[in-house]
Amino acid sequence: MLKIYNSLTRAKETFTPILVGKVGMYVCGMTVYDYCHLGHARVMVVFDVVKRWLVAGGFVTTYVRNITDIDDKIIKRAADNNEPIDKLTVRFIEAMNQDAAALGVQKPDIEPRATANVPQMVALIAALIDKGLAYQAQNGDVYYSVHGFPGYGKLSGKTLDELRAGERVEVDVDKRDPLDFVLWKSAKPGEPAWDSPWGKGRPGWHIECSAMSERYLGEHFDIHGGGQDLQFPHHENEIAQSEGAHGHAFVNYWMHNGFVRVDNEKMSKSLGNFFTVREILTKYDAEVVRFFIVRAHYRSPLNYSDQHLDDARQALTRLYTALKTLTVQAGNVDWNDPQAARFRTAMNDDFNTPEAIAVLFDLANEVNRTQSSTAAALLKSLGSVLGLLQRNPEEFLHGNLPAGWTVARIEEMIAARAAAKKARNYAESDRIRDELLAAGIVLEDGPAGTTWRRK
RNA sequence: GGCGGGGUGGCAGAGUGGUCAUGCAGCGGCCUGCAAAGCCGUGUACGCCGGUUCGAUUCCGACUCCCGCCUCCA
Repeated sequence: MLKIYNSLTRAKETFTPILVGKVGMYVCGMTVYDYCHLGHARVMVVFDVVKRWLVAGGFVTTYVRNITDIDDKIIKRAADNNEPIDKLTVRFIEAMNQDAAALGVQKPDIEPRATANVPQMVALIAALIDKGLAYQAQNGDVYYSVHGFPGYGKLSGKTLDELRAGERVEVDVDKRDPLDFVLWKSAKPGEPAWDSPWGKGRPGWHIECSAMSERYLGEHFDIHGGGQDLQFPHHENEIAQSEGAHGHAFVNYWMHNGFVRVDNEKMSKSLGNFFTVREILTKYDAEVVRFFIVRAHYRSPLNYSDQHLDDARQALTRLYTALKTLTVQAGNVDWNDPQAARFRTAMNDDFNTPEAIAVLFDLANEVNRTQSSTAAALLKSLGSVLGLLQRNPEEFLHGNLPAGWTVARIEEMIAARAAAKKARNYAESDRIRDELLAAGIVLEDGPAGTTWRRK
């Protein structure tokens, strides 16, 4: 039985979908004005694992992850680059798709773009105005009126008074309440604009997700995810919009993943301490990065450093090494197997991937001890649930060769070393091994001869 | 200031009221020409102070430190 920690109630709850056997899941995706950094990668990987586990559990899951392709930052970046907005967004959507694919992230079922859903947003705003929950201000912008929604603050655990007491709430003369947030921004010269009953303009950020989730999953759906930083105000505002407009529950389970940190500080664009995915992938195998993310629980902070990535690479190497000598395929899992059952229990406990990975290591140990192909197949099958271990072990272990090295050259040297060994010229055989080691290539002598791997 | 989440062995990172997390690194052994890999073994870990309990890292309270949100951010 799957339990999910629900940010709304701050408790683990037994997961019960609205419709038997079917799950709707919406995750806030990227604003596409720059490359993905590791924080974005974490969201994608975390909810990729959630989706995989729901599917493994027999749920027919519709996973929607949106793309915000109209926004202040996009407009500004396009202007700075002197680049058309749609060219900029297409460029970064492609980059995001490449990064996601490298990390083994499966495509969401639906990836709606904000600019393709503006009529839905306009309709939702109109409904809010009808209900007296939104108003057009002097400056032409349409705002949501937070005091009209009694549940405001229930997700973030804040009250309107507490929020107003916060020192950093900006005073804006056009708003009736400083906490009111914009639903529709009236057009400024040179900016993209859509027609609406309130004049030409463009949607605010929060309304996008309310409109797109409704279009693809309905007014009431099961799981809504995103980074912890979106809990307030973004998700709070989504609740206010959707529940305000429809008068009933919006989302049953709110899931928020923890931050990626650098030097114990949140990795973010505003702090400028971020590492892009593509930057990291020049130094580390993408599966190592995925393993690094999955090895921590999704709600915990994740500290990024080269040392931790090195550690992750060593650990993943151990798993692939266990699979090296046996050729097995991932297949259906026999959940009655004790290790599989342990894995399932861990995953059902709010997606406890660190515990699930511990099972993988225990299986690797069993494979190393017994050469059991059953254990190896289970290792590979359970790995696939986490999006790991699906490559040919040799491909992973050989990795990218250092500059100037080829497989042929390495094999030549191994042959030369074997000849030296046969002649009991150990000085020479050790010299060859050291030369390879210096290049980052490790030799391992086994019963079936010498194999090699990247250090 | 308000609200929320944390402090676990050298590092990373789960978890539990009373035998094991797991991985990396270390140490000893087996194996090996020597290594590597693998296997076996190994380390007075649970921020501080009280309380509850036969027994607390795990429950309760105080303290302290860290992080996040309250403004765009995954």
